[in-house]
Amino acid sequence: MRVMKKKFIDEESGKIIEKSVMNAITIDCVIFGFDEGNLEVLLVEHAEGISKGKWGLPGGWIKEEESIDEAAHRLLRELTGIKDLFLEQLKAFGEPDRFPLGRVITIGYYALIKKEDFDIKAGFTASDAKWYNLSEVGNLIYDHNTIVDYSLRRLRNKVKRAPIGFNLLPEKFTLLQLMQLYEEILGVQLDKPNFRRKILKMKLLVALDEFQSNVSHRAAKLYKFDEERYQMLTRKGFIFEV
Amino acid sequence: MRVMKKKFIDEESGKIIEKSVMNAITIDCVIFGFDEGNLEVLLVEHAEGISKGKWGLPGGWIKEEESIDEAAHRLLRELTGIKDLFLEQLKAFGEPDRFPLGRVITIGYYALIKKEDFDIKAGFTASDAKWYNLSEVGNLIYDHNTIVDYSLRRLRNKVKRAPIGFNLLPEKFTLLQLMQLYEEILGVQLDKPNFRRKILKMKLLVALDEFQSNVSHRAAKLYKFDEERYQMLTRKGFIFEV
DNA sequence: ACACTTATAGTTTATTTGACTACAAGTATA
DNA sequence: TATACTTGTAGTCAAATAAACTATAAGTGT
Repeated sequence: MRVMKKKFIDEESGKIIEKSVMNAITIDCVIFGFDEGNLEVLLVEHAEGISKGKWGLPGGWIKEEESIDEAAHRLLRELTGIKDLFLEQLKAFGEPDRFPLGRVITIGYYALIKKEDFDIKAGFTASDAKWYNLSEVGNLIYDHNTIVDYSLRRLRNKVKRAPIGFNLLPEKFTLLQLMQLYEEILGVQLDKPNFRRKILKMKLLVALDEFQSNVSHRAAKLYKFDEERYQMLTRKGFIFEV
Repeated sequence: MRVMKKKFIDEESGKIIEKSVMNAITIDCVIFGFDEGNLEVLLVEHAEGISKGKWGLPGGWIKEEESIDEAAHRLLRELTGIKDLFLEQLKAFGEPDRFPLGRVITIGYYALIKKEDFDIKAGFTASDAKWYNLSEVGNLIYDHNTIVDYSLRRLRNKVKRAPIGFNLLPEKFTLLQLMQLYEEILGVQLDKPNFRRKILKMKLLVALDEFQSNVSHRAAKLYKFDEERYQMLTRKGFIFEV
């Protein structure tokens, strides 16, 4: 986290003072990935400053001329190289003592990415970045554990009512993969036949003429999500619900 | 909206300059009320500055030592005199041009109040404050229409999945009042017998031994919401849903 | 040929939802 | 006093949905 020095005129004494001033607003982002049935978050190790060596959420500053959403997109692009992903604001976090060196309010975001698209090396400056299984996230810097907890609650709510889970899966996926994604995120067990029927009835998936390969059992059919169809159905009043 | 003058040392030239500096973060709050079957918002008329005479959301600055939530509570207390109300953050709004005199990010909140508790005169400084029927909200200052729209979407979602509607009703209410509240917020028509059964089955309401008075028809039984019971049921896995 | 795993289809029952009917209990007024 | 009118409250019934379960198909590996 960068600290900026600025010169001020003290309003009481009229003297010139130099203060360590925070750029008072930052962005922090919870990036979710899904790998082999596990929900993961991408954390970065801070290279310098008071939080050196500790892990936390990737984040940064908002530039004068960009909107908050644009700033979040830019930060994610700088870190992951991905331009197009699911990204949504959580809310602002602003406990007065959340940041030890001054009053900084942070705006939390969460993103869902397909790990296949992801290349950590693209323009990344922190000393390290790693995927953590959600259950293995330890103590993070500042209030980042709070932000992760909040993002998980939001994800659980949202994934039931909007077809955003697909952002965590490869372009082509099996129905079992999709079901396991829901099981993992929601922390429940689902019934295969029932889940199939429910999802297919929505007509949001396109059945491809392709099948899994290199599996030691009957290969499952591959599907992909039809975004256009979802938009069309939504306009007609369809409401996604798992 | 207050603009603050501050003296700076220009980092390039070294000269003392005076700039109109925004406190870069504000709070704006959408206050919902419910009156005779109508959903309303409380708007204030700005008394001075560039937005003089125009209507907008009540808002203000965050103090150095308070959290964002505390600031929102304080602002609402200053305006309405109410200490205890439903208040929840929406999100941060930060388009670069949302505020004409500089870069200001605002954190939106929405509140639900019982109009019976409300006394507009308590410590209020703006030239005027008025309840507006939601359909009669005209062009507001800055991006306040965006914030109102967003708050309404949030309210509609939330009211279905959490028992927050009661915050808009008097302590004691009839089932029809409750139903009309849902009809108004969700913009749908509901069936009286079915709504009754659904709500009563949840066991969240306490039937009182009191009835409506001064009505020109059969007086309906009064009920009140049992917050404790809701907490208890929630711990046992109950999920509120209308 | 057989065991094993996962995919996929179908059945059955309980629960919920939505639409509707009926009647009760008050007030207003003819 | 009778009647109309309004709202409250109880109950019925068919359709839709959800949950639990059974059965079989289609592959791989031994």
